[in-house]
Amino acid sequence: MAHELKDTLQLPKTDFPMRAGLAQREPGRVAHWEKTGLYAAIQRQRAAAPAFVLHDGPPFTNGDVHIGTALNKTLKDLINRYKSMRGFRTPFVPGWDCHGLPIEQKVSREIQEAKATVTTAELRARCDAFSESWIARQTAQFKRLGVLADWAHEYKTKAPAFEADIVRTFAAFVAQGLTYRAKKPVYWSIPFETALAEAEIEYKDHTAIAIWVKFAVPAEQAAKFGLPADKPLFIVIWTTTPWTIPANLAIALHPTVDYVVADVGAERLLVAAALLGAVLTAAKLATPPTVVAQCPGAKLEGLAARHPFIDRASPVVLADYVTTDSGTGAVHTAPGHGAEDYVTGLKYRLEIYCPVGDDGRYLDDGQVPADLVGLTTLETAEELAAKKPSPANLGVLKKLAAVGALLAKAKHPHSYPHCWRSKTPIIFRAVDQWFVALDAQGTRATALAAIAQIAAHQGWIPAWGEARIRGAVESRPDWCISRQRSWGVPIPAFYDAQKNAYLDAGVARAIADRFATHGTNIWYDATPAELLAGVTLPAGWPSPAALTCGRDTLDVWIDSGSSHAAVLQRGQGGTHWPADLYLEGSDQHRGWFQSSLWTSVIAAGAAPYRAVLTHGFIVDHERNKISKSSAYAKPQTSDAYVADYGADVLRLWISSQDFRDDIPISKEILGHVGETYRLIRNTLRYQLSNLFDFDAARDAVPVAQLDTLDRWALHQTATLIRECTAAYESYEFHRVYQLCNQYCSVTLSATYHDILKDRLYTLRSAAPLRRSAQTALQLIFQALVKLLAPILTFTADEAWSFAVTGQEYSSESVHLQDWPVAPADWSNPALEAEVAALLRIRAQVNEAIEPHRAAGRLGKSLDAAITLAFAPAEETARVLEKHRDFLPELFMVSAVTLAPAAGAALAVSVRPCGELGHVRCPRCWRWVPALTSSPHGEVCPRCLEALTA
RNA sequence: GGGCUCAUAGCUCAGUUGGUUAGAGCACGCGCUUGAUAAGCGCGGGGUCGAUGGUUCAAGUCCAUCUGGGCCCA
Repeated sequence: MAHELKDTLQLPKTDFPMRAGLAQREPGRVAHWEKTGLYAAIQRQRAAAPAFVLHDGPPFTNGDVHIGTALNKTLKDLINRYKSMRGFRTPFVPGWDCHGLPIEQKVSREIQEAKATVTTAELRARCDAFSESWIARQTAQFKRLGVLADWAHEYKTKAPAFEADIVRTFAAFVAQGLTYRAKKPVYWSIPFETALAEAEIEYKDHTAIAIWVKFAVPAEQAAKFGLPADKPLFIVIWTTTPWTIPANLAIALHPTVDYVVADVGAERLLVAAALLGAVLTAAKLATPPTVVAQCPGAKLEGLAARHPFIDRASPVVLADYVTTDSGTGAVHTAPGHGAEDYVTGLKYRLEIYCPVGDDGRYLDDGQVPADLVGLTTLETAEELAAKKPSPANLGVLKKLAAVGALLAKAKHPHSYPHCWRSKTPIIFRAVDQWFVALDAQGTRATALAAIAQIAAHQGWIPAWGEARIRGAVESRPDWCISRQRSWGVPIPAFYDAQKNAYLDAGVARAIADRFATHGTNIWYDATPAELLAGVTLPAGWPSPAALTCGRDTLDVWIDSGSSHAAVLQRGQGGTHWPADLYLEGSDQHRGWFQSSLWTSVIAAGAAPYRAVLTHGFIVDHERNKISKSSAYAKPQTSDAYVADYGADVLRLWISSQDFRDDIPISKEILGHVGETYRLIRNTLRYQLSNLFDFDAARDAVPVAQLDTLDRWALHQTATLIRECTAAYESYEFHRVYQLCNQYCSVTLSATYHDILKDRLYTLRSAAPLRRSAQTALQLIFQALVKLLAPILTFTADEAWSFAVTGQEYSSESVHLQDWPVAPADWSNPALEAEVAALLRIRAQVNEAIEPHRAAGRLGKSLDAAITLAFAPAEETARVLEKHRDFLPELFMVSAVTLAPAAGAALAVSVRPCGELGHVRCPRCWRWVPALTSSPHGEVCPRCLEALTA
C-alpha cells in the first residue's frame, strides 16, 4: 500500500548524475566541444558584434603547465566566456614563447651528455623540436582545463612570420636612432670563447690570491682634499682577482663610512677606520699606527689617485655596496670586469674598459704593459689542480711587486663561478652589446604618458598596478637587447674585418622579409651576399662580400614584447590592436607588460593595451611560496590537480579566490571547494529532476500569476543576476562564487527548494500551483546555469544539455547563450519585504521546534502545529494576517494558528500534531483532522483531489 | 636593504564616508529526515578583526611603528 501511494507522487526524475566523476567524464566534453567546433560556433554567433580582445601572454614552452599557469589561462577563459555571453566577439589567440636560454641550455646539456657536437643550425633545430613537443603537451593540458581558444591561429614566437615581425619591431628601434653599441660585462667562458648566462654558472671552491695594493695619492691631490701631504700617501685596495688590476679605472669608497690616514713610518695608508687593524696585520706592519686624519668617504669623492703601473688616474668614486666586512673599505673598480663596477662606471661616466680578448689574453691596446700583453687569465685544469695562479695573475703580482705597490698577498679560498662545460673559472668581461636608448626621442616620456593615460580610465586593475609599472619604467636603464645565444632571433647586424658594425633599419626590414619566407635559419645558412642580394645598401656600407653576419640574438623580451605587433596589428584570428585587456601575474609589470609597452610606444607611439589586469601568485596554506615548501611530493602541475579534483573544481577554486592578492592552495581548500561544487551540482540536479514533466510552451504560467513564493524566488534571482553581473564586470569572481554559494545553499536549498517539495511531489502533474513552481524553477535554472557557465564550463554545459534535450551530449551549448537579464516583472520589492519578514518568523519557528525534536517529541517539522502570539497592532500582524493561508507551507508545518495577544514580542509555541488528535496523511505526510478514503487507501482531502482529478 | 602589496572565525570571503552585542557560506559539534539519499533539513559552538602605540566621545575602519607573507629589484 505504501509503495502504491508513493507511486502516485510526482517524484523527481533525471539522468543528470548526482556524482560528477569530473576527472573521468570531463575529457568526453572536451572532445565533444572539439568535434562540434564550439569555439568557431561562438565566434560565428558573434561575427557582427563588437570585439573584446584579451591578448594572451605566451607561456614558456619548456615543461608541463604549472598550476600557476593554469590559474592564469583559466582566468582568461573565464573572462572570454563571460564577455562572449555578454554579446562581445571574443577572439582568443593563444601564444607560445619559444626561444630562450632555458631551452637552449636543456638541449645543450643533452647534447653534452651524449658527447656529441653539433652546428648552430642543428642546435637550433633541436631547440625547435623541443619547444614544439611542449607546445603539443601544453595545448592538451590547457584544453583539459576547459580553455577555449583559436588553436588553429595560435602564435608561436619561433614561427617565421612572427620572427619577421620581431625583426621589424627591432627595425623600428633602429629607424628611430635608438640603438647603439656599447660594452657591458658578461660571464665569459675562455675555453669556449662564449658568454654564459647565470644559469650556466656553477659555483665551486677555488683558491684565489688576495692582494692588498697601494694606489699613490699625489701630494697636490692630498692637499686639495685636506689630507696631510708631507709624506707619501697611498689608498690601499684589496682584490681577489689580480688580473683585473690593469683594467682599474677607479677606487670606490662608501659615502658614510669613516676612513683614516694612518702613519706607518715612511709612508701613510688610507683605509676604512674599521679595517685598519686587519690591513696592518695582513701587511705584517708591527709599528703601532698613528692616525693623522679621518673623514667620511663622501669627502674624498673625486680625489685622483694613480694607477700603480699604468700612467693614468684612478679617481675616488662613491658606492653604497662598499662594506667594511673584509678588505680595506676601498674597492678596486674595473667597470669592464664587474657588475657593480659597471654600474658605478656608468654613473661616473668611466670607460667600460676591457683589455682582455675573447681568448682571455691581455690585448696590446697601448695601455697594458708590454710584459703583460698576451698573458692568459685562464686557469687550466692542471693549474687548478695544483692551485697555481693563472699567468695573468702571476704577471700582475710580479709587476706590482716590481713597482713596490704590493702591500700584501694571501691565499684566499672562496666559492667562485665556473663554466658548466669546461669546469674552469669564468671571468667577468665586458663585450660589445646592442642597447636601446630609452631616453632618446622622448621615448621614456611617451611610455610614462601612456601609463598615465591608461590610469585615467581605470585601466590598471588593481589600481596600484600603475605605480608598479611606473616604477619599473622610470628606473629602467638603457635596454641591453643582445644575447650571445643561438636559440633566438638573430640581430640583423653585419661586421667588417675590423669588427665595425653595420646596422640599418631598411636592411633589417629586408632581412625580416627573408625570415618571413625562409625562417631565421637562413641567417646561419646563407652568406651575407646571399642575404643581401637585391637589397639596396645604405651609403658607406662595404660590399656584402666584405661582411660577416653578427652572431648575437635578441633578448627574448623583444620576442614576446612584439606579440601585439605580430598578432594584434595583423588581426590574427580576428583580433585587433590595441588589446582590450592583458592579464598576467603581477611580476609582469616588470616583464611582459613593460617590454610590450616599450616596443609598442617605440613602434606605434602608444600602449598596446587599454587595460591591464594582474593576479597574484599561488602560495600554500601557510601563505609561503609553493616552490620553497619541501612538502610537495607531487609536481605542481595542472594535470596533477585535474586528475585529483577535475577541471571544474579547479575552476571553481580559482573563482573562489580574490586573485589580486596571493592565492592559497591546499588539500583543505580544494576539499571545501569540492563541497561547494557538490552543493551547486545538486541544486541544478534538483531543478532538472523536477522539470521532467514540464514543457514551458504548454505549461508555463505568466509571471504575474505565479504563486507568492515563486515570485519571491524570482525576485531573489533578479538580485542575484544583478549582483553577479556587477561582480563579473569588475573581474571580482570571488564575489560571484560567494553570491552563488549563498544563493544555492540558503535561498534555494534551505528555503525555496525545501518548501517546494510539497507542491512538486504531491500535487497532480498539471496542478496550477505545481506548474507555477516549475515555471519559476525553469527560469531560475536557466539564469543560474548561465551565471555559472563561465566558471563551471563543463558542469553548466552538461546541465544545459540535459535541460534542453534530456541527453548528456547535444548540439546545444550553454556557451552559445546570451547573458541572463532579469525581466522587470521579476522584481517585486514589496513582496520581498513581506516574505523576508515571514522568513525571520520562520527562523523563530525552527528555533522553537528544536527542543521538541531534541526531546524526541517530533521529527520533521511537518509533525508540528504552531501557534503564533503577537500584538495585533504590529506591522508583523498585518503581514501574518495577509499571508495566513501561506504560513504552513512556508514554515513546513501542518498547522499555524494566529493568536493576537497583548505583549510586544512575537511568541511561538509548538505542539506535536498527534497531541491535537490529528492524523498523518500517509501520502503527503501532513497532519490533518481526518482522512478520507480513496482508491489508494485513506488520504487527506488535498491528496484525494490530486488522486481523483 | 629598496619599491609595490597583503594580514577579519579552521577555510574562503563581506564589512558603505570611523557609530548599536563584527556578518555569510563552507568546515566542525549535536540532532532530524530517508519521497534531492555517497543527498536534504534544523539547532549550536567558534573571532579582543597580525602586534603595539596614537588621533577621536567612538576604530576592523584614520595615523605611526613593528611582525609575518608575496611579487619585483639590489
